[in-house]
Amino acid sequence: MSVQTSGSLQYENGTPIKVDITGTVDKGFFLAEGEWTCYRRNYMTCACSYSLHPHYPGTIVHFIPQGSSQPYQVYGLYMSISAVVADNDQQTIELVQHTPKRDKGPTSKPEKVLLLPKNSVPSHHVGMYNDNSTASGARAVYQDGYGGQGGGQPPTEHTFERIQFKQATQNNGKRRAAQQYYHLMVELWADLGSSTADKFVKIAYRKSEKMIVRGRSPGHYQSEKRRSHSGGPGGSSGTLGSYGALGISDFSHSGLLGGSSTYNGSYDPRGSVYGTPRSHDVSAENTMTSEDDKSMGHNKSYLYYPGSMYDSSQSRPLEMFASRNDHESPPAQSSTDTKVKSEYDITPRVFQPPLGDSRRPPGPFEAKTTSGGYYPTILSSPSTSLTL
DNA sequence: TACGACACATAGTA
DNA sequence: GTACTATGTGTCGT
Repeated sequence: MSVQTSGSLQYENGTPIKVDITGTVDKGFFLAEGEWTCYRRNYMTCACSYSLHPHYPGTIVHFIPQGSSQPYQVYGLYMSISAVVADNDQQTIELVQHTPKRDKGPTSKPEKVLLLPKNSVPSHHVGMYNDNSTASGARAVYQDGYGGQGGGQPPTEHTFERIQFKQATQNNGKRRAAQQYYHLMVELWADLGSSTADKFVKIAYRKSEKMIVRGRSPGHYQSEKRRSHSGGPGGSSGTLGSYGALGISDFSHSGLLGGSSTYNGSYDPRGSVYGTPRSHDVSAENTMTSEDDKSMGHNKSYLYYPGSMYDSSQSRPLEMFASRNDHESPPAQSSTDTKVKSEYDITPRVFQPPLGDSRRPPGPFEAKTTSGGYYPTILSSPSTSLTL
């Protein structure tokens, strides 16, 4: 799915702006029977960013609502995530964000986070813990485009961590009843200041592929999968990601993204995974390893995606959100699924190549794609990520 | 059946 | 090795 807009953006001089939204779900999802699935109780992380084309830093941006000709100055662009029922966009599903304390700590809803366009300045990902902080925190003025604030420039990407769906999709596991699906949405909001009743107006969003949110423990579904095989050891990596099936990743392209189709095999990787609980040993996992991780610098590593930079390397994110290109072709998977998946369970956390600015090609995805060889890499990594 | 709360297990880190 | 933290998951009650 591509980016949907509810109006248009343009520079002061009238130059129209095309917005690209990128979202990547780094963990929590896996392909089960060909469908993107996650557990309501497990955490997922979603990294999002956007880019403007053309990008003229320092130029005032105006937003013109659909069906109107009245331009409003944009003081800042914010991003947030939400979820909706697949066949009913009006029905939203609440997302909750936990602190590391989980039940003991407060929960909140993912809030809007001020971001600069990816093609503006490089930045790092931020976000980790703050559960809300970022959100309204500093509202910087963006008038000029962005930025403005001296030292503390807003980041160009934000990762929402420890996100869970408030409720599961209906009819999970009931093979006969119609399975309900959700879509994750990455939204881009414009801060129009006081010129409108609502200071924030949603100007664009990108939806992920449809997904199933299971409400019960993995063990409950294990039995269902018959097809599966034994469980191989999959190894999920504990914290990181669990289920990410690598396989998925590949699929992902096709799968989530747009490609639908083709996917054949899939099952829950978990089968394996669960079989053997997290063992990291599994494969080599590693590729990413240490270095990468560390390099990441952030404490919690998850957010950093060095890979991208280096592109090839790392993994491919799962692109749940569609993008237009599918980069690579779907990897083949087929029979091997099983194994593959297992291996893949571990996918890298990397995912989104950082789209850093530099590489910010037109489309968000290409970059990542670069990795021609990601496949291998993927294997190693621990979690999966889906890109939007 | 799904959800919330509690509790335990495991991996990673200090 | 030990303690602590973060997270996945099992279980129970509703």
